Amino acid sequence: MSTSPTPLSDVALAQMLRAHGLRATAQRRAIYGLFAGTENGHLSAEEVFQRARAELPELSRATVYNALGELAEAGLLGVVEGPGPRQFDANVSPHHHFRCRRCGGLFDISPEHVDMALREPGFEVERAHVLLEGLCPKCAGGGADSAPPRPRPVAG
Amino acid sequence: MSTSPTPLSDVALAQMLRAHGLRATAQRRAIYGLFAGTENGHLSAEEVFQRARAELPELSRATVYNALGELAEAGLLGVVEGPGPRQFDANVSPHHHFRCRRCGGLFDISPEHVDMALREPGFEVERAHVLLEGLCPKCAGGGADSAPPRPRPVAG
DNA sequence: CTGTCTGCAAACTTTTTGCATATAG
DNA sequence: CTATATGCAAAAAGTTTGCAGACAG
Repeated sequence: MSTSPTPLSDVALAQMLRAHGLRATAQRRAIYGLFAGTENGHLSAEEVFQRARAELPELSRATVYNALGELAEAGLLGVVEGPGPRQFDANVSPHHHFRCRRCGGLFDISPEHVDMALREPGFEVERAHVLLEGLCPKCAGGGADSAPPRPRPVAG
Repeated sequence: MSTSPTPLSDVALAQMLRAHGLRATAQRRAIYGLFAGTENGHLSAEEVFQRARAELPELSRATVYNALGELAEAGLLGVVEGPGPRQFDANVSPHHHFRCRRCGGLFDISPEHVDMALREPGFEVERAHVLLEGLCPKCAGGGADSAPPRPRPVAG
């Protein structure tokens, strides 16, 4: 539950990376290692940069952004979008988040506990943002989008 | 893209604004009028700026950002956070969104249709992001006084 | 009148990009 | 050895801020 330092060896990290089609560079190992050590933790790019630089003083922000983007694309990290900087999440399993508007804290909410969070006196849920991502009927390829719910396209 | 399918009179706009504690300036009327004209539409600050400037060439971005923030805070506009620029939404009633990763389109999904969107062959939902906002147990201040505003990365 | 709002421009934060060099495989 | 990744620095996006003057109420 809490931050259980999951010591993942450099070799193991390298294997993870390669298994997902990424070269196992020192930078990527260090960056991904940060998340392996905070299994439920959320880190912004800047936080990753600061922490990883302790190990790799040469590390640049560009590399951090590149690496995080690649790790996310490879499915090794999740991304939490919202107000403020993007947060990267070691927890890749499907789950939700609760952000406290007062302290700014970001909490993991397991799907089974969403209802609980919505009811539990401890958490005062004021708003719920649900964003689905995928392909719309037009882009999904077919033209066979018989009766889409009632969505209205906007961007281009 | 049509102009203003649902033209709301300047007077009506002014009333809306004042009813929500905002001064009815020409800028705010123009900005909010854009949304009244695209009832289900989503506009970014930049889009608002571009369109509103057609009416008010003097309009500045700062004013647009200020006005949008105030309108959102007043409950006249919703905010959709996600990848890319913040989107403002004239639809204030509780609903969800679907973003197409290919065309970038943002679709409204009414709560009753979420399940449908998740199943409908037209929409290929790949990921669902749920972000709850409110007060965490510590900040909800059940008993002891508030903790200092200290960002808490994680909790479970 | 008075306090709020606006415009301007600059600062700020977060993220991306171009290119020469370094390094994994 | 070759394609990919890195570092650097600068730029691009997106948003916020300070202040003098304008305007709503």
